[in-house]
Formats: sequence, structure tokens, C-alpha cells
Amino acid sequence: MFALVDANNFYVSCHRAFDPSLKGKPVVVLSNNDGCCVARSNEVKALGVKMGTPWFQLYDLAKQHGIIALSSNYCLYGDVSLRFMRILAQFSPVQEVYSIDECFLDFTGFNYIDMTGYGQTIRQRVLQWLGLPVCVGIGPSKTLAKLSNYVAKKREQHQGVFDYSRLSQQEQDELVSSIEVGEVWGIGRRLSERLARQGIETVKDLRDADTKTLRRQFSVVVERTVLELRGVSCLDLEEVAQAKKEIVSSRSFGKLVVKLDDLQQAVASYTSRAAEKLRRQHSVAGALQVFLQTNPHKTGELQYHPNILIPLIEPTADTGLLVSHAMRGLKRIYKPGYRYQKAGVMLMDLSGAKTSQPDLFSHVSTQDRQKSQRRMETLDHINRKMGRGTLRLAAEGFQHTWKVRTDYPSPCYTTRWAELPIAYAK
DNA sequence: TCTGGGGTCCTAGGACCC
DNA sequence: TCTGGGGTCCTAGGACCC
Repeated sequence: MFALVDANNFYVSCHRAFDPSLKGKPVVVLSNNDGCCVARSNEVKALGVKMGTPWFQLYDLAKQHGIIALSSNYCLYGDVSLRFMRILAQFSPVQEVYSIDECFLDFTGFNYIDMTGYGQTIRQRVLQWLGLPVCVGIGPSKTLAKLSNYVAKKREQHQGVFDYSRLSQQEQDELVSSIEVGEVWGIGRRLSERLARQGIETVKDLRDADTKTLRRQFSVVVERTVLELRGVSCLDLEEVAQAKKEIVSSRSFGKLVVKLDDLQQAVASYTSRAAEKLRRQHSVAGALQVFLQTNPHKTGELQYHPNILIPLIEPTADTGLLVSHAMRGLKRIYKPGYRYQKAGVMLMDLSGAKTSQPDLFSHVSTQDRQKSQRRMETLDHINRKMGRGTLRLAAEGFQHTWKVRTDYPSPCYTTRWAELPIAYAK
């Protein structure tokens, strides 16, 4: 038995927890550069605003209904998420942190208690300790727990907790025939369209379809989803987060960039950020990819989105080395005359730092390797203690004119001394 | 003016091996 | 007329997730 606990409108709720004046008002949280809506309060959803809508398209609607926009504040969300997961850990011995705002809990053996009541306790605890509204879905497979969570969110009569396993066969049939197939975890837009052409439109249609045929026509993934819908658990809980197989750091610019010099600073900064993530999971990279992009929405402008793959002779996690390779790659693909909107770096071919093989004919001495390692440890230590970017490569530069735009910033309430919220007693 | 960032898995096809 | 059988690795593309 599984439970899925999922925060409601997570980013919006994080802001509301620290700024109660936002409660009951239409609020959106914007992506980097204040580009599009990545979180919407219920009031905004009710106005018909879709996920991912560009903010500039909402100016009129916003004025009309007093929609409040907030720039995204990832230091806040990350910290609230940590606290959220820590609270949930008290409710089950086995926990899978699935995303920043979602968590699977193992409810195996919980059948003897009232799981719906237990779910309510979880909701109340998280609300009281963190100010975060959440919903709980319970079911005999992860896919059904997900589906139950959807029901808990959409149908108010369940008060935020829904347990699929409590339904009779007939109630199950009624429920799944009232939900569109696209709501199922793993069935996206494309698959929904293709399934609809075969007459599979509701969750019930999919659950009762022939697995062999689906596997032949689609894939083993769809087949697994069908089994999960029938209550046959195929997906295990993953308690320990697996090390990433690739690490990306990329960003759209606050304004279009033309000069190689600016791109170099940006790519050096992104590479340095990616290398940090790489070392945090104790990996080294065997290859690195650099890419650039012009603005695809400007149809009148010349488009160019090159990328280059740079294999490294010897895997490394050294920021300096990675940056110098990235710079070499950037120079190869950079062409003047374009207005670039975005740049990025991907570290690939990752392997464990302890187990990675040095090159047989390497010109790097063991001593140099150890020096590099100590240098990176020192760098990370200082930046962890004093704040990201305190110590950095000169190549990253300081005059970041292309930096992301943040028009509606909010305090890092829980992670910066200067921005702690202050409570007054009357 | 203005459109995010970061991931994973599966499959088919090509190239190559004995 | 007619040309084996079994396997691996890599890549690109498509689909999905948050």
C-alpha cells in the first residue's frame, strides 16, 4: 500500500505561509526571468489561466482581477520542501522524495488502522507545523496512489484525503470511468491522443484494455501502467535517490546577448554551478556539452541553436578544467551576428569519483589530481559556509548584464539572516 | 519588449563483433 | 531461384515527469 502526499499549489503556498496577506487572493509564481506561470493559486486557476502561460499575455487579466505575480524564490521552496519531507518521514518508515513537493510513503501493513484518518493527521500536522496545505492519496500501487491524490485534490467532499482501497468493485468502476485517461501518471498528451483514437478515453477504458495489444502498439511502460491501475504494483519505492546520470545547468538571459565575452561569463558560471552539483553527488564527468540558443519565438530573426560535445580524456570534477573545456567548445560554436537568448552546459558520462578510471597514458600526475581535489573541497567548503559564488573563477566575471530578470522578488525567509520574518505581539 | 529549467526511460536503426 | 544466427553498443528521437 502506498500514499502520495502532494502540496497544493506548492510555490504559491510557500509564499502564503510567510505572507498571509496573499491568502484568498489570486496569485501566480513566475518562472525565471518572470517568463511564464509555473504555479497558480486556485483563484487563478478558476480564471482559466493555464500552466505555462507567458506572463506578458496576462497583463490585462491581471489588472482586471488583481492577480498578484511573484518571481520564483527557489531558496525558499527548497528549504520549505526539506522541512515538509522531514515531517512526512515521521509517518512511515519508508519514504520516497519524488519531487520538490511530492512524497510517496510506504503504507504496507497499515491496513489495520484507519488510513483515511491517518491521512487527515498528516494533513493537519503539515498545515500546523509548516502552514502548507497538502492532499493525500492512498492506493495499492504508486499509480493508484497518484490517481487517488488527484481525486483528493479535485473533489472537495473527500476533504483532501482519498483511499482507493476502500472502494467496492462497483465504486472503483464508477470512479475510473469518470476520469479522463490523460490524468493517469505516465499518460501524457501524445499518448492520450493515440489512445483516444483506439477508443480508450477514460481511466476505466485503459484499465480494462488488453495488455498484450497495448504493449505491442505502445510500449512496456504503458503495459506497466495498466497493471498498476489494476492494483498490481510494478513500481517500487525508491528510498535512496539515485545519482544523476547527467547534470544540466542552463538559463535564459535577462536580455538577448550578442557578445562572445558575455556568453563566456555565462557559460563559465553555469559550468561552475554544474560542477558543484557534480561534486555534491561524488561524481566525475567524462564528457561535456555546450549549447546556445537564439529566441525561437522571434520568428523574424535568424535562428541558430548549435551544440558541441566535448569528450574528456580523463573524467574530472574540477571546475577549472571543466570551464576551460567549456570555453573551448563555446568558441567553436559561437557565431557573431546572432542574438542569443539562452546558453547552457550539460555534464555527461558521469561515474563515481572513487571508481572512475584515469587515462592509461595520462600526463596528469597523481599529485596534481590530489591537489585538484583539495582545491575543490576548499572551494565548496568556503561557498557552503559563506554563500554560493563567494569564491569563483575569474572567468565567471562580475558584470552580469545578462542576468535573469526578477521584477517581483520576495525574501528568503528561512535561509538568510537579514530576511527572517519578524513577528509582533500586540 | 515579453515565452523556464531539469531530468528519465524506451525504441528503432545502424554499425560492428564472432 | 537460392546467401546464417546470435549478440552488443551507440545514437537520435519520442515520450513522459515535476
